[in-house]
Amino acid sequence: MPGAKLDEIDRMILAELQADGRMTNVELARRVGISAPPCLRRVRTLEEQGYIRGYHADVDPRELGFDVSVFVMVRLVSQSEAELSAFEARCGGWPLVRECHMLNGEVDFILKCVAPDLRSFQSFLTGELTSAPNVASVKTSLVIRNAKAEPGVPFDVLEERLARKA
Amino acid sequence: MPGAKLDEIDRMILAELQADGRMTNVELARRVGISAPPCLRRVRTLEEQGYIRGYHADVDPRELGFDVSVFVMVRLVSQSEAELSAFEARCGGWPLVRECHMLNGEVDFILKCVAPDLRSFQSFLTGELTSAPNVASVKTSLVIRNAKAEPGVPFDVLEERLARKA
DNA sequence: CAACAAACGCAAGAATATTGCGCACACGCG
DNA sequence: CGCGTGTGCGCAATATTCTTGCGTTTGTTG
Repeated sequence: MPGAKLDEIDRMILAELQADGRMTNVELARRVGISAPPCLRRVRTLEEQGYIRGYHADVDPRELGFDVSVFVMVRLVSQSEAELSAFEARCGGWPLVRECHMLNGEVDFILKCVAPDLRSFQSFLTGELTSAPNVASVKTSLVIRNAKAEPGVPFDVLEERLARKA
Repeated sequence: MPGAKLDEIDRMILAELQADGRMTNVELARRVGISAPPCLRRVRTLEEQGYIRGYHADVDPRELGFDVSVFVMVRLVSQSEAELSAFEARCGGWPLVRECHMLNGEVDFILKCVAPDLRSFQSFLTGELTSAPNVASVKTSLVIRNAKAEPGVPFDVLEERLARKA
């Protein structure tokens, strides 16, 4: 079902919308070199087929008083599927946990957390995370600053990738 | 300059646009309970004051053939500001590196990378990253799956935060 | 209590989104 | 070769939305 391939124009559309998700369809059509109606139809198709999962405003956490970002490495006692899912579900219920990735290797999960300040983060850490069932150990790293944050896909490398597949 | 405070409506606007960045201004106005023109004016103000940094389509990497996500922990030889900046700049030039965060603690940087497959990631790893100047050690962790990925701000905790501040 | 500033809603004009339709090109089969 | 057939484009028309100007309300300050 997601097997429909993308042509050059589709990839341009994705790149443009990834860069500016609120771009007008007229402007988008102009940039990719076709008229507005087929452009909009392509966008709708890309959405339906799952290439575009949604659109989001990029809200600055600092402006809202979330001055602290932390990466948290979590090890569990048991790695059974039931326990893994249980931990993921618990993460889903914690607002301060913004991302939860299951990893291979020594660490089972890495979490990306935000908090208004260190105090409230540590309160969350000791009161919720480390005291949760099945959590064996937790290691945290404060984010000092971030030099790059481009969610999404590096369209720069798509051509060579597609070429290699052919 | 970014000192203007937000009222209840502003926070609702941010929450709505964070959830759906392509929402119509008419629909947005309806949801927050005001008419369209002042709603649009508020959005513009939020954009100008930096609360909203931009809008982005959420493009699924897997659909485009980027099946591999990896977290990379990097230690440098020298942590002088010049060297830190140099490494950040280098990350900016690597398309496969999507995020680059400077951390405290043992590890200097954590990178979030994507790649079409393991082979091309390892080629990047050995050919670019570990062979870059000043890189002391690199530790990687494959992402098995991710249970949560909500970039942005947890509006759930904003009320208590603001209350505490008052 | 009057003057003022900030923010709202209404209304009108401009721009955009959305749908229907006809046409051109490419492909496959008789 | 010639003829369906499917895919995708552009044009045109309508619906919806965006955007601006303006009068009014509300809350504040002197």
